[in-house]
Amino acid sequence: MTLPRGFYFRPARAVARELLGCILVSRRGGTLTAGRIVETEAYLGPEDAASHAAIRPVAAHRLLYGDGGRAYVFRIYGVHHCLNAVTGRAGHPGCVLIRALEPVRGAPTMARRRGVTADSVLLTNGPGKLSEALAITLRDNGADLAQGLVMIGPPDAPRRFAVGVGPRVGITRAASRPLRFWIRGNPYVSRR
DNA sequence: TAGCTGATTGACT
DNA sequence: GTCAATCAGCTAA
Repeated sequence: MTLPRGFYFRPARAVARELLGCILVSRRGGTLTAGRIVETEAYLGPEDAASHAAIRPVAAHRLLYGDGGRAYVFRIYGVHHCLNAVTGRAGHPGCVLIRALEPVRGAPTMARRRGVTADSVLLTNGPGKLSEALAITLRDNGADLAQGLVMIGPPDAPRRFAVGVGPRVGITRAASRPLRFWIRGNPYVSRR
């Protein structure tokens, strides 16, 4: 059970907000690991100076300018991976960065990969951390999020939470736009 | 070919 | 609070 591709065929801001509460599933590494999405950031097209559609045109074009519903994975600072969901129809670039998860399946496996205890928020409270916990790498770049080893499914419970909205974290351009969304009060949301 | 930058994290003062 | 690790992909030449 995964989200239909049509879910992603909308502006990044709307997808980012509705991705909260959805379940990210990975079967990389032979073990099922999954987490509830508790924090996202929207990145728009070339008019958004922080978007890779603007600052990494050649590398990101093919994915970001294509149809939504695929994974866009990149390496940052040479050490960590960041997982995005591409949004919008072909010709309408945008993506949503998955910034934090609350583990729901395979926490012991995540703990082994991360080197922390299974009940620690350090498991998945950041984009680089959740990628390591779910064994997501550049191999998953371009993967179809509706089928395959890395997928996103609908919420496993009604959305009964307050959504926080604020500026995006850790970027150097267009840093003040309120395009970051999170589940209020969830301990796995990354602070800063 | 060489040099630079970064949507992060963790260790340290 | 500061700072280094480490590399894909860009830019300049």
